Amino acid sequence: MDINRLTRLSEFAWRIEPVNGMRVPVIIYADEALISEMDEKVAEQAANVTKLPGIIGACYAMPDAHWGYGFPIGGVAAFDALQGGVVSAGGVGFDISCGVRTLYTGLKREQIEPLKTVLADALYATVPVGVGSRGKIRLSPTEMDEMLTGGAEWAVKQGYGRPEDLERIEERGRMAGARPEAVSSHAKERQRAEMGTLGSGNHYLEIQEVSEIYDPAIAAAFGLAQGDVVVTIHCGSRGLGHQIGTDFLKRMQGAAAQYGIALPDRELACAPIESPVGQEYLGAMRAAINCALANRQIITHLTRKVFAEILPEARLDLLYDVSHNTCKVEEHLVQGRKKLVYVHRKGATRAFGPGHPDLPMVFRETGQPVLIGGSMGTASYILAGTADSETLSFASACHGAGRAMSRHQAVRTWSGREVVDQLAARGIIVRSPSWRGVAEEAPGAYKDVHDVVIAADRAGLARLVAQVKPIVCIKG
DNA sequence: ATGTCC
Repeated sequence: MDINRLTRLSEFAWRIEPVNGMRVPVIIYADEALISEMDEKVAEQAANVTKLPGIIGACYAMPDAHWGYGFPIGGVAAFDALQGGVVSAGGVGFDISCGVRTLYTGLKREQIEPLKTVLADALYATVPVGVGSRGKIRLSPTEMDEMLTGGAEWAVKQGYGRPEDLERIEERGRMAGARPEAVSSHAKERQRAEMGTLGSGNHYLEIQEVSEIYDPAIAAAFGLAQGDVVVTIHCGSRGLGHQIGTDFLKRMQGAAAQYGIALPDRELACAPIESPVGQEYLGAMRAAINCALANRQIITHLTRKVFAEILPEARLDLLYDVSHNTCKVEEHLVQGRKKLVYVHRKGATRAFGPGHPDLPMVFRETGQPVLIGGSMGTASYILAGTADSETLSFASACHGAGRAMSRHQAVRTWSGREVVDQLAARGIIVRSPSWRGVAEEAPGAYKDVHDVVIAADRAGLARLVAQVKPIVCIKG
């Protein structure tokens, strides 16, 4: 990105002034190196978003932003329904409610080390992974609707997990306002056999070690110490969310024309929040959020079953579960006054700070855990929400390492086998059904997530708490 | 991300 076009606000914040039909500015959080590497299309796409009706404040780009379908990935935009604000399927993304959950094992690295191959094989045999992977669960139409309304709460009632898990899940495990009847039968059919499956791409299940502590006080409050072993699950709403995205992108193209919304890019298809299509999308998207929460809950249950057989002393209590692809109605300060706005976070993690009333008591003083998944074989990070993020970014932070290289280029550069061998030489065990998938996800194909979280911390979006490094990686 | 193109 050409930094000469930007106004520098601070060492970690940049601004594009509103010109040529932009209703509000664009604010990008990054250091000079990250913003120089950032694709020009991030600025272009974020500027396009600011031209949509009812946008509030600014369109924000996180330090890991890269170009996406319509909206940049790593983009945040909030809209006011009372000012003709819109909701956009491209502003949420195809993998609705993709997110990360981390579990404590209560074990140290030394206890895992002799059993890591056994654990890797058992997890790989138990958790279905890969494109089109199917689980053992088959949902009837009635059960599907109950799952889409109940989320992780439904999953726990079915025996997949513990009631105490729910408090440590965004929305306490159940997104209100879901409308299963707004989800196409095609989307439901695609999901029928996909509950409890990991999917592909950058999704993973990892056994990780806490390798660095940056904020001892918050780490202690989160129950994390150097050498602790945790399990992290990164996945989303599988075929259902993808189909909802596809269905509504098409319907929103019609709606935008019908309501006379001038689209700077046809990929920014959207509908007024208060229109029938807008309301149906919100209902369907919330159903997909519940699908993702239930999915991560079932994978948690499968993970616990594996540990119960191999390392029964492992606790596998939940630290937290948070999404990075959603549109949520939230109260935010707008020009000094509290207001309900529709916050799109696409590749941006919700990051509520200390005292936020939606957080469980256990995180009221620290702010919520902000879970940032790294690329395969590299580190992931645990941050904490800050009080500042409210005014900086509608309480949002980054979500992970963006790609530095296309999938095609990665496959030409590495073979899956050599990537697995190189990671094995570093003590990291990878299990995947796809050599090609592993090559596409090679660590070298991604930007360094460390630079991203440092920038997020310095910009004030979230506070860096701990680094975790993989021991075992189950990869789609 | 995705029954990696209806």
